[in-house]
Amino acid sequence: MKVPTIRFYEKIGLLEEPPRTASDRRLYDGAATRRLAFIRHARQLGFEIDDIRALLALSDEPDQPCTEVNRIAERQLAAVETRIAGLQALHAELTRIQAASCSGGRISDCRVIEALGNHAHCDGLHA
Amino acid sequence: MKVPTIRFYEKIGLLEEPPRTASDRRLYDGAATRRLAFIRHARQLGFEIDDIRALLALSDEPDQPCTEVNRIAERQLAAVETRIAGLQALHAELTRIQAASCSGGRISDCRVIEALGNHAHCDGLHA
DNA sequence: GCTTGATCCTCTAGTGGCTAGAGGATGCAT
DNA sequence: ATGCATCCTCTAGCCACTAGAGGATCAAGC
Repeated sequence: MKVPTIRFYEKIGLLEEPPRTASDRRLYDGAATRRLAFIRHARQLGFEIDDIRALLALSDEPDQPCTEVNRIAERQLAAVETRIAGLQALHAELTRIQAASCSGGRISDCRVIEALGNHAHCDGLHA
Repeated sequence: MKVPTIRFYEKIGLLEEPPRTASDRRLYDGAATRRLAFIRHARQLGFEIDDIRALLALSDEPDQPCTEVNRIAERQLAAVETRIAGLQALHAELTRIQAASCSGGRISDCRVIEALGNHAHCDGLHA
């Protein structure tokens, strides 16, 4: 995780401003480090900043039920599934286009260019 | 495809400025419309603007061989495959986290929050 | 002819999540 | 004492749009 990213999180209020040394350098204690690890992990899992903000706020209230936490995680799982499905449809069409590959031919006969221009072959992919 | 998007393509030089009516409205002929359809389709397939720019330039030179076209399409296919693989790893981990769902429990015992904070369980996913 | 509502026109600014770079100060090892 | 990595602040840039202001024009219905 790069330094400017941490600055960025601080700026948008995801991370508290840490105390400083005499020469103005930031000092992160164990809690701050854990919070940062939490954020990094959640980002790697594709959670949006706003979701992470909510999750952090929730994790600061240990006595609340974790209904909302589960809701956010479920939503994220569904979003990932949607994205995978979309990409797989994309993959299918790109493969179809590539299958008609015309290596060595001229562009005027190129099936790839033709397929990109002619939407008719895509059965409902982007309907 | 929204109007501002077309303006945007015009601004970045992906689309030529079309002729106008007396009252300054843009007039798109068949060729412009086909070009726009090409761009839209390529975007839906995830091609980046720069790739589309290259593809359009290539399609304007019908006598060139289509080696480069195939190269761009292959690169795009590989990129999609990489993204799918990444998302599937994500999906696996989110599912794992969700499996330990704790609906009704308190946040202090929440496995989701715990899993997000504790990276140790992820076997090499974000290594 | 007149109103109404949709569409178009130009323009600026904002989105998300960083990343890059300038220009300088500090810390740490040799 | 010197070199070099790292930190500091700040602005601006990335991608591919999207939103909205403030106005002009058009086509349809009455």
